[in-house]
Amino acid sequence: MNVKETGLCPDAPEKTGRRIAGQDPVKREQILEGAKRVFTRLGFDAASINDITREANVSKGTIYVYFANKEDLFEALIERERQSIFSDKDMAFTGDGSVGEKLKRYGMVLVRRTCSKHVIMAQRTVIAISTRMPEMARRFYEEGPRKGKEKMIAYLNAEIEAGNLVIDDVEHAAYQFSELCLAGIFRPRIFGYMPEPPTDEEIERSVSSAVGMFLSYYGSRRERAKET
Amino acid sequence: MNVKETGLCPDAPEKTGRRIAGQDPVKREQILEGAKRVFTRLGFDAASINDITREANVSKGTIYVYFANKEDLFEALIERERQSIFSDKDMAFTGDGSVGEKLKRYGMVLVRRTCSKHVIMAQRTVIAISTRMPEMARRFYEEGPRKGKEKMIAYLNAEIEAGNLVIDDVEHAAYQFSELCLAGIFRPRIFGYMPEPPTDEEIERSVSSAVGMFLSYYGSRRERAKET
Amino acid sequence: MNVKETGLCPDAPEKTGRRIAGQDPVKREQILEGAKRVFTRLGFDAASINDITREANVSKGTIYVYFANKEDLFEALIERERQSIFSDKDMAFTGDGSVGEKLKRYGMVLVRRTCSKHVIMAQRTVIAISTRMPEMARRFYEEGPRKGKEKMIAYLNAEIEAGNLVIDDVEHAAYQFSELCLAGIFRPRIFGYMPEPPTDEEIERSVSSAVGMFLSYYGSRRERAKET
Amino acid sequence: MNVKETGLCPDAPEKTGRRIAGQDPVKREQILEGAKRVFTRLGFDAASINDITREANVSKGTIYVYFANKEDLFEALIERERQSIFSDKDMAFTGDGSVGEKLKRYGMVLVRRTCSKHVIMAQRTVIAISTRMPEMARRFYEEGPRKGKEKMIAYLNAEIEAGNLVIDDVEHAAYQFSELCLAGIFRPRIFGYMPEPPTDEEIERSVSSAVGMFLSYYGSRRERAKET
DNA sequence: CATGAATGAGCTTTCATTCAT
DNA sequence: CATGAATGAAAGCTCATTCAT
Repeated sequence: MNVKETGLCPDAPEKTGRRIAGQDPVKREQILEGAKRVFTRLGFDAASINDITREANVSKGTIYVYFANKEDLFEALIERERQSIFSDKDMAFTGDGSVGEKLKRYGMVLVRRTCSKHVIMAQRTVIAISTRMPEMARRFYEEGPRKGKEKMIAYLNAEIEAGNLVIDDVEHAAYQFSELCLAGIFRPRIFGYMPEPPTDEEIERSVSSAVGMFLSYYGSRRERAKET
Repeated sequence: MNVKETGLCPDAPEKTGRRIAGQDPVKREQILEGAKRVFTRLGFDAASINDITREANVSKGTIYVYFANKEDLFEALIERERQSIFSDKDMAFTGDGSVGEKLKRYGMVLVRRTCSKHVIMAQRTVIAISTRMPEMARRFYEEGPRKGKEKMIAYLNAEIEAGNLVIDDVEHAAYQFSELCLAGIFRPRIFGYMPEPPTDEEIERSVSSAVGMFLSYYGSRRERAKET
Repeated sequence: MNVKETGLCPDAPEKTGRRIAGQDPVKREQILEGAKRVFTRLGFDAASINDITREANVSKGTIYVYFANKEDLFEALIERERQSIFSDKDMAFTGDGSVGEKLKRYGMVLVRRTCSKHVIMAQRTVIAISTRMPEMARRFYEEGPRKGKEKMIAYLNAEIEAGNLVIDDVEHAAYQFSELCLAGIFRPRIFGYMPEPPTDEEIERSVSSAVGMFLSYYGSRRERAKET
Repeated sequence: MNVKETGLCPDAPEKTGRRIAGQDPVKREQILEGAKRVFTRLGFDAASINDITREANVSKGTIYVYFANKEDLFEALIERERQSIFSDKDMAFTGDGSVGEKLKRYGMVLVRRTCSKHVIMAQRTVIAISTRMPEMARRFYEEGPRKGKEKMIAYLNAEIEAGNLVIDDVEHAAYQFSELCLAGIFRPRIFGYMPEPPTDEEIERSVSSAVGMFLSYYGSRRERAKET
């Protein structure tokens, strides 16, 4: 009797049900790209759907085909950004070199990434919305910076095992290393006091100092000897 | 019935004459108090002038007598908050104790203050608005956290003079100490991943570790000996 | 897989040729069925083409092949409903029995039908739209309730001829009988004050009283005598 | 400490609390007048706030100061209309005359009023919305037509007491009389089949017939004798 | 000066309709 | 013919700002 069994959604994500993906991933990407530009330029509230419409070159209706509402679009964007920002690809501790060299390579990437124009913008918008969308901000941190630390913890444990480091609270040590690398950079950046990303030299100086400090405290006698 | 404590008018205005625009500091304070509650609760965009009106118990027109517009009110508020948050009163390095003890006292206050509910909220709103009002955010950081470091720099220089510390880049060292103290606390707090302020024990642990690390790197041989 | 029962095409179209616009009565029916469910549930304005699309299991484009626009679809639906609601099939005055018995049978069907859930809904939607689409509403009444009265008028005339009734204005008498049957039911129903259709007992009570009143006034002396 | 104790609403009905009356009853009236014109011309859905804005000569914001939303405005309007339409003032059974004369006076007013242009429009909009706002429609009927019948029931009881009428189910009889009066008028009117209100002669004819029929059935022997 | 009613631009969101596939 | 993604006008509603009192 029934003609088709598919209840495929016309036009839009079901109001009641869960999202049914807008069919064209290219268009979806196009919207997200536009939204990214607008949201990072203006922040959540100041960005209007019309702005995004213009920037993404799609009609207003189309946006609402792919995303249930402004918040939903924002969430999807932040999710995507989080994944692209905190992908592990170049944060590995592979390759040759001493502990210090490895830490330095890691620190350089960490600072360069975390304080880049785009990532600072992303973090600002997330922080801005965190009071109204706490779960989203929480997820952003947990799945982003938080999880980024796991790899370092694993590495530190390996070096402890190898007798190169002596660390009591490994997790906290990982935090300490990150913050040392970002010292004098991250906070000025996020508040806009440092309008441009740090140069590689600036980063190098900060990271070198961080490595030195870190190893001077956590390096085993053997390792400290090597450093000097 | 009448609201104003007319005696508070500065420069002895004639009792019968009109008051000059925005000259009643009590009313101004009243507005800023309400604005503070609303802005820190909701952020700049989500806060409406009506909310502030309600919270401050003044009429809409009155707000526009004292402040040109919403942004202006916000700026004035942030300025006031900055001053109250980063006042030096309890960030001094006075009193007895070793270098470590002094640093610890300083670090404890720094973390407790910077990560308190209200201050986190304030920082979020500033970061949120920093793209649209860069000068304001810049000023907030410069006159706030930035300047807060001056006192520490002075102190570090004194200890260097006294032969207790050996530091190359004093300013960066000051940053490093702050970030070490805040490691694992500030960023989780600002992103809402850590919803409640840290307990004093948590702060103590972090600051102690920071002090240890700092002195292990920057302490003169003499000083390091004392620590151990 | 293929949906259409191609054998149903009228006028034997070539099997390979294209069908002429709006010529597949099965699809048309399918659309009208869906539209009926949606329009009667929500009314004209609150019903969206998408709702109908979903309910009828056809695409949006298809609807616009068979109907010029939403109003056109609605009109077609109302036309169809009018015909099905006011078809004479069971409103006849055939069969045995006295005048009173025949009137009662007629009245019962009239009330049951006019106050059923679906018919009330249909009438509401027509009344709702009558200001914007007056011609449609007019036609609905004229070809529906109005014409439904013809049969009764014919019957009344027959009874007058037979000397059983004495009626001056037959048309008005027909109206009077209908309204008497519906007294205390139709208006409460259409306004939603009586949310459920009347039970058969309720209908019976009302219709009996109507018949009594009608005959007491219009019955010939002979007929009135029989009633008592 | 607190400056004013009044939490008087700025701008608008509290979002969370109950309505605080827009201060200026004249403006409120002005809005309702405009809304009445627009709603009765177009119905609830087709009427836009902008239309009302134009018709009432107030700004959009002002409407939302006095009414929480479109539905709320509509409800207020219907409530007002109900009260003005069904006010008892001229529906009394006072004055001289026989039962028949009194019934006739009542019936004339009833029909004239119920089938007037404006009242038909009002009833249409209420019926139109009854599915989506059932409580409102219910109230409209209950406090309007329903309650309007109370007075008649009281009158009928008085006449029964006086031995002029013999009625079993007084409530139903009241309904019957109303519907008889409206026979051939109300339904054609509400469906727009009769575009203009009935003339007084038409009303007179219908009501006279209704009175005749009513008394012929419910009149005591004595009363029936008088009629003839 | 203080007030708060009034304003209207601008917001997010919906939906009838079109049209390339 | 059937499809459903895309459109954009128009909807309801909010809120910073003004101004007569």
